[in-house]
Amino acid sequence: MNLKQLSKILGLSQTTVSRALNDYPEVSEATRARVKAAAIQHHYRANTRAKSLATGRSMAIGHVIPISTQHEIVNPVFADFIAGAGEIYSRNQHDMLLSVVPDVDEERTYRELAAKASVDGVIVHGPRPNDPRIPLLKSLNIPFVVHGRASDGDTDYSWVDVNNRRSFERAAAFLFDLGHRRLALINGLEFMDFASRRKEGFLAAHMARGIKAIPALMVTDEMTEDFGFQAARAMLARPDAPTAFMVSSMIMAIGVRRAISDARLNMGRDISVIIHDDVLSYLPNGADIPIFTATKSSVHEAGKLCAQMLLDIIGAGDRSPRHTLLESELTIGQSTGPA
Amino acid sequence: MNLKQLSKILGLSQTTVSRALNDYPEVSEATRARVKAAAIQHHYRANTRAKSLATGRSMAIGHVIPISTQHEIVNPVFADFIAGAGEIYSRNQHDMLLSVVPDVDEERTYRELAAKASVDGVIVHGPRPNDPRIPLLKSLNIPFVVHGRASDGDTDYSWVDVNNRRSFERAAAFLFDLGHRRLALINGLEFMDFASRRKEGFLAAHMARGIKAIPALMVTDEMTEDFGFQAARAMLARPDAPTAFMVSSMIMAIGVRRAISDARLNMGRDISVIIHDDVLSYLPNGADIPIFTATKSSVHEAGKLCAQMLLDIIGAGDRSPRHTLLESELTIGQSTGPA
DNA sequence: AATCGCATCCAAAGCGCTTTGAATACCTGC
DNA sequence: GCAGGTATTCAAAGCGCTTTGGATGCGATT
Repeated sequence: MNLKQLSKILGLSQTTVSRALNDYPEVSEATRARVKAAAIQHHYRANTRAKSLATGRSMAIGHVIPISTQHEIVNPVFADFIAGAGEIYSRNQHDMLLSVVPDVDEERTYRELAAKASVDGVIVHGPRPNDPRIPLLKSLNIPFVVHGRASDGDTDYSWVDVNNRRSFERAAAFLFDLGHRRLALINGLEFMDFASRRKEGFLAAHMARGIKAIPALMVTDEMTEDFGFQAARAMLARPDAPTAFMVSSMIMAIGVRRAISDARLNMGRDISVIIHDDVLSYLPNGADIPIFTATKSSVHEAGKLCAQMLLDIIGAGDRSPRHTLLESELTIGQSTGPA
Repeated sequence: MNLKQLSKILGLSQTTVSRALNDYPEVSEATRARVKAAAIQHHYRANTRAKSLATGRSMAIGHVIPISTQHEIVNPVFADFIAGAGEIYSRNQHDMLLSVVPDVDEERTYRELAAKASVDGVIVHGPRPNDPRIPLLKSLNIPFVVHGRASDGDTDYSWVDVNNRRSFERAAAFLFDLGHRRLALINGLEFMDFASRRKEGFLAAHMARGIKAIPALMVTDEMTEDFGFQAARAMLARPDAPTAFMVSSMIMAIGVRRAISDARLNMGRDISVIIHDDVLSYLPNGADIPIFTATKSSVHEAGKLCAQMLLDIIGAGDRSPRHTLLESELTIGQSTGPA
């Protein structure tokens, strides 16, 4: 069922039918109603390809998911982010186009998306400092929103980010207030922007109190349960073992908790843990009372915000950059206590 | 840069340029080389929309991700599956179209995908017994592959699945061989096909040995860490506490492990655990020696297989159903031992 | 009665590509 | 020197939609 057939059935021109369906004013209400009824009755739905060819808009947003050739990890945060963004897209009749590509091909992928005109805009995931994708997308003149920031002094662009620095600064200060002095930081890969900002916050809190951070207690790697476990175990075995851990993700924290309980210590009493909680739907932080004290910021929400911002930018036609900086919530759970 | 411009630059007709780029034989090698060089030089890439309008093929595969209105959980397995499938798509110049929709709108979404002709085929996620999506897709006459099965006796369709029943049957038998007699099953929601098959396998193993399964030791719910913890804790407190747990996912198993260690028991010595491991990239089962004894089957691989199967079906034009039944590997880790 | 304005509707062009059907040039072999 | 075949190229139609630039009809205005 296409426009031509439908208009023939109705005894109207394609023009009129198209206008009726797209709510143009130059068609009488009577015929509009008639047309819309017929469209529903015959399950008519405009062919996306033809429509976007004619309008020049594809009504689709691209997400490029780079698969790292070195560390083959799919970001666990990804699913919830996508779910959030996707909700917004479908509510606004947009499609989501996912490209999973080896990270070395990423630039080519963006160029192709632009050249093939298959999307109206893109979301950039996992920015790094001075991320080359940003100038690239600017030069391609394609609307985009970055989830996170690329700590790139000069250029301006749209982003949605959590105040990672402040989160970790506050969390560290909270631990200091509880009397802790030897804090450990179990962080993600620090060439990722969010991780480097968290470290900054961690260090800034030390600085503010005149406390020296202990290099051996700051580690960084892929955020797996096993890394959390190994790192925490090694640290707990040291003579200057930390009295509190700050952990960049729930999954790593699960490993940390395992190391703590293996060491026959009691989390929350003998040793404190604060995590960053992305509020992943399949990893809730306890049912009613949070298990972990956490700096909490929903990545699902971030997905929604990114998507909405991008749609707004595209809709406005105005490319001036927008920013949303989310503050995380510091929620007290059972994993922290006085030193 | 479009075909018209490019062909003007080259002094050739659009026909010839198109044919040269698409490797049609009726164009001389000399001009083909010249055309291809110019295409690269001018960053020419055929407009997807125009191309698919002309060819009738969209070169895109749809994935409909239903967001349940009741249990708002994004399947954690999803990210890895998508990554696997996406790899295949991009290798075959296909796009992946994701629709995240409330589950009540799912039918409408499929109808739209078909009517708007925006995809050449779809992957069906998370089938339920007698899943209505299958007859729907058949009636819409759109190629599809199901990840999992819908235990639907009569209709035949293409699927890729793990032998869930056999996996759990073998795992239970393995535990019986170790001398265990009271097995617990901590399962996902049993209206999901995979979960109900696992239960079948669990029960079949009991039947084969003439051992009675204990109803109180079989629970089913959303697969979260917390559910694993609560369920295991409650069971361990019983007079007829199990000596071994079978757990349907790594995440729940982490909760089970926590309950075990809270009870001051030693996993692998005092109590055994076998999990099903989907080999999620961000939840590896230990580094070298597996932590958990597991029935292992990579969901990333399943994603690749589904994608490849669907592309094959589309390419072949032959709609006769294909099936791939994967056997899981039973890998022995440190979480099991004699009763 | 001629003119204007407005509300409705329509034919046809165009979006950027593929593909059909034909034209042209260049070799053969006789 | 010419029919016949092959290799190479092209003009134009068509995919299903939107949109431009009229047409048409009709009541209101002069």
